[in-house]
Amino acid sequence: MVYNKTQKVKDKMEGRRERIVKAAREIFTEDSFQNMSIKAIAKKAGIATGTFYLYFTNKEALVETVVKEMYKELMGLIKTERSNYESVFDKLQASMEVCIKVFIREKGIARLLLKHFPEINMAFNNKFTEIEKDLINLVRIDLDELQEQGLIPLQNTSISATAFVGTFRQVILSWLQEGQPENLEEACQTLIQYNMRGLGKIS
Amino acid sequence: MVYNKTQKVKDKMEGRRERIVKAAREIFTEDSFQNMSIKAIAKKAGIATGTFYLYFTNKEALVETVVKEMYKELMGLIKTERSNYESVFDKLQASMEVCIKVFIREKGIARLLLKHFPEINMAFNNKFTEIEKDLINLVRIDLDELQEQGLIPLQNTSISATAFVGTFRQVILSWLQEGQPENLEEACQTLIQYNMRGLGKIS
DNA sequence: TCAAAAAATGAATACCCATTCACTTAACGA
DNA sequence: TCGTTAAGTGAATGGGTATTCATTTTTTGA
Repeated sequence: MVYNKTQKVKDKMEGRRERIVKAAREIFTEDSFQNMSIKAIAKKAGIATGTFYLYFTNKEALVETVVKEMYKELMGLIKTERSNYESVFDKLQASMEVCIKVFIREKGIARLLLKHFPEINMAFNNKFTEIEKDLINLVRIDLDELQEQGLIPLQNTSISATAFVGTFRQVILSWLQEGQPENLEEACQTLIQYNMRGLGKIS
Repeated sequence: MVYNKTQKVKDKMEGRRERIVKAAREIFTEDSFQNMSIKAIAKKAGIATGTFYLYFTNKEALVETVVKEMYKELMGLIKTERSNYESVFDKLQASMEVCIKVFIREKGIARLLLKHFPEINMAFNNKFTEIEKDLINLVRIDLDELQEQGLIPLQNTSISATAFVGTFRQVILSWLQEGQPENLEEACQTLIQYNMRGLGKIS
């Protein structure tokens, strides 16, 4: 005979799953991500290591969940902010500024989304790469539109978009790892200028 | 009593060290970066695994040696090429083109310098690899000079140099991982244009 | 040539973690 | 209430690999 879960149990399990994800987020986001082991995550979530495997098939699935969640949050903020503007240039600029703001507020997100984690496993790096591809593609769509509107000269928008994202990634990584530039928000303005000129913005 | 090594033994040991480095280089630059184990390196170098530790204190020291060697070679080529030009713009452009040429010829070097080494190193410290810092600094020096000569507008050359390197890094990584752009040499021209505009080159 | 010293060897060790599983505790429903 | 089923537990397992060390081989210098 099969027993049905009561609502109470369903709620408890749902809460537990959330606590696991939250614990993982906290650990992945910590400065020293030395022991992002299942044991450590389980401990922080207040469960036994074995229990973890009742909620996730393996570590990879957990990482994917965490990364996707963070990415979704970031994209949500970007979309909201973009809707406040009409011109594609403004939308593009708003996207960058939101990213920087989020990364300043939650360095851990920046670290997790922009860095690649060999500690985890090569397979996971593909997940991060996909996100980066996604970001680049978003920029490319904006650039295509700008090109159509004749607001930037004819160019390989795919390469330009990659370059564009590359400038941000490199500067943010430097900020994360070296603490330079000290003021990332100020640097953002420089970067916007750099990229607008780079794109050949006709003003 | 202490025995002195004869020249013959010194030579043999020196050669052995070189063979270890060579073997490591071959393995590190292979397509499948999976088994870069000491065992595999020792086997390729024709020595026992224990012997490795008579020549290097640990794996980290070996990786550092290999990376430094590759970097030195790359820098040598860049310096030689730069000496053929007078204008800083031309020197800058020549540097980029040499980098791209080397990376096309030896993908393994690109993979190790741009992707794997930062990953490996991350485990030991969170610092940017010295190499990347070095590259950025080289560009910054060029930019400072250009700025002094009034050939580019006033700007934070540190951030511009970081952005500059970031565009290349991102595009080369995409090329390595996604196979896009297909023609990296062509993309290099686009990137040069992007960055020259980004810097605000006065022409 | 030979005993001491150094170099070389590779199986054994040590370590780290993800994952499993025999067992305990809690929930279900007749 | 009680037998059955599901959830939870954490010590044990397994796999991978960097590093060590007891032993063997080679080199040195008298």
